Amino acid sequence: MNELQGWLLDVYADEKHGLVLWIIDQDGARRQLQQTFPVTFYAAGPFARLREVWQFIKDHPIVAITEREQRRDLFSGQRDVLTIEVANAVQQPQLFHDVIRRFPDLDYYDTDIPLAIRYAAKHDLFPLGHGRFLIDEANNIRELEALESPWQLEISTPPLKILTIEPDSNPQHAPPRSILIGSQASKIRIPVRPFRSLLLSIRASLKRHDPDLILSHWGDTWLFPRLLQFCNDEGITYFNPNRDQERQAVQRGENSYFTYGQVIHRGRQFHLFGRWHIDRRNAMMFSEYGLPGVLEQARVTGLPVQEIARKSPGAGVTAMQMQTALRQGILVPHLKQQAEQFKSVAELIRADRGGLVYQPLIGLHRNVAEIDFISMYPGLMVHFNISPETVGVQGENTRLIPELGIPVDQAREGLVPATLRPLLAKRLAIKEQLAGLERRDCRVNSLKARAAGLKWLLVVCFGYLGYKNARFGRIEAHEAVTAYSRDVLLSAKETAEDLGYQVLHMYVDALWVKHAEETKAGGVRQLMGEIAARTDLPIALEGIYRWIVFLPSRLDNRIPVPNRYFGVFEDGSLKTRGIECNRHDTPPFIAKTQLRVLEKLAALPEHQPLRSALPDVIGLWRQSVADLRAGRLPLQQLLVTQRVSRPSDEFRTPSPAARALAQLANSGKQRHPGQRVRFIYTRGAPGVYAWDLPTAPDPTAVDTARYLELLVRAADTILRPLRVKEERTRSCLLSNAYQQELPFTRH
DNA sequence: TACAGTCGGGG
DNA sequence: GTGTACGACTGTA
Repeated sequence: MNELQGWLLDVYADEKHGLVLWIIDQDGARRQLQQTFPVTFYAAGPFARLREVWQFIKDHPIVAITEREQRRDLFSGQRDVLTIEVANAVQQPQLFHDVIRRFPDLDYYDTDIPLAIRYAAKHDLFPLGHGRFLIDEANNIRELEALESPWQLEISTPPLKILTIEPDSNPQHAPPRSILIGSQASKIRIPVRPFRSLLLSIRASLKRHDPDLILSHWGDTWLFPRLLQFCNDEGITYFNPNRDQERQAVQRGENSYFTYGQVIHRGRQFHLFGRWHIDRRNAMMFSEYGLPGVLEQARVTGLPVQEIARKSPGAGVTAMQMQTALRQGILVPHLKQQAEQFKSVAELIRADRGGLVYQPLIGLHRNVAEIDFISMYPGLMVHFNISPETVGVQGENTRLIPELGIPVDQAREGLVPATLRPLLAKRLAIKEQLAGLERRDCRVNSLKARAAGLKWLLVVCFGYLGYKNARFGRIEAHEAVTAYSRDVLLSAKETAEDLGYQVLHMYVDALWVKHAEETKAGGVRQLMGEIAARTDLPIALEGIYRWIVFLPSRLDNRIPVPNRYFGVFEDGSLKTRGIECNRHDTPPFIAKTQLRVLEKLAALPEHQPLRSALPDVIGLWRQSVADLRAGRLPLQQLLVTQRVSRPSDEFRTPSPAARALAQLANSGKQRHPGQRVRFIYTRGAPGVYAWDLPTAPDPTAVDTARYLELLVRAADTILRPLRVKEERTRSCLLSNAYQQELPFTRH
């Protein structure tokens, strides 16, 4: 027997060993351990049918132990179930597949829980967690003990070895010529051709550095598939990028899926065993919170690093709920693959009422404070015990949901609040720690990334409550949250008005207020204290704006739109929402000019009227107009980027993006739903030129008039609130005679 | 004018 | 292996 301590890198099932664990031990050695880990799932239904299942399993070649038990279903309470325990975890999916095919009429539970989640729930050991292991001579784990909790703030950090791999171009656009391979110690550049020597170089790098993580650009979609294809074609067997040399890397196919109201495309994936591979270009959230955020999510969700890196945070939330359920002995229902179904009219009307959206007071306001509720929706779920199994349940101790009058059972903490409580607490603790650090402290970046990783888990958990395909979702719980949020925001509004503030705007979890006399930090603190006391929810001061503009609708300038605004905080920093520079389909030069204009306005001395900057501002726009007309702008600056929602042949109207997509398809460049197309507007038919076509667009074909119109619109967004009419803006920007008749005087 | 298609936002 | 629903806006016919 041998004792060792170390960090968990990875867990997976194996035909031979049952469960395989990779750890970094106290001496920095990477070790492969094994463990016996039987896995259980459940069937429920009429007694006679369960008896048939029992008989079926007895005769099945996969070894399993069955037992009759009572377990708790979250919604229907105690149920009689048939417990099926599979000796080797790797065989569980196969056995379940055979059982459900033979007995499709029964209810099943705990059928599709990721192995790492089962492991975390059973042993409290999670990816990157520190533990103590007692092992025998054959590296079998006999005993183990977790030495840290995913919820502690200070984390023990394993000494990870990282190898970065980066081609010199995006393979989707141009074939890379060389690859940069980097480690802590060195950086080397290797030519892509000849391919065999590239393969040998990568193999040598892997041998020399033995990385825990290969962090690549386009490793999923380009490099590794190419390398493997080459090995296949040439009959090469000596290349295996896994640390577990008995395993072959797993490839998963590309897919498109619907989320966040849009279609996302995910390229094929390339997963390794014993070490991780993350393709940062195929891990859609990577740019949001980076490696520290991904690792933080792996810790708290229990999902393997390679999985959580590529998945949406929704998968992480589900994993956390599964862990809670496993720990509390609650059955996890099998997820039926149900097609997206249409909502009934009744459902539509009911679901219609979301978060509170107020009509802002259009125009320019000075000295405005913005107060935000921190993680409001998750906070409400925890505070009011909102969970699918507590909403609508009348018990000894219930609370009524405002407006809806539906009871919420308070007798025991719900599954969703129980899952979120530590997550919320940890994010708040990290934010508190951040507030106490100097801006240049070396811990700041990683703490921020970790907080962002946690934030995204919290953000999506609300959506999951109302999601039909979620395990623990229920529309009434979803509505309860929005009902409470409206109530809380209205109560904050009353509080503000009681203290002499005018409420200019409210939006879901934020309110903008202005004091009748003067909005001052001290007064706002007092207001916040009062709001916090009345609502018992955490709030934060987003900032005090020197000035802020709430924009009207472009189609009717009497109608305010709730989420189009821009403003400048006291420290001179900008905040903009919903305007051209925020949109991903705005050509870069237009977005840049608009931002530069806003920075010019932000730089004005505190009490100077914004109109005094008009000559400078018009000058900036005119410069942009002149650059465009003279053809001085690089064509990249004119690119419009849009995400397409469907294949080329399914477009019913030939929108610019659809025409660009068709051009690409004609030249053999496939774009899938969820991928982006880039194009420039050109004169005449077809009006666009796709950027990634084999030949570069003709610079003289640029549809200058169209870009000028886009510029005028972006200028109008900023200038209209400064009392410059759109026609005036157009003539100021486009007229050659402008210099002679300066319309705005300098002060 | 109706319809089709994309974007934002959370933070 | 995938939050929702919706309004604003633009471009096409």
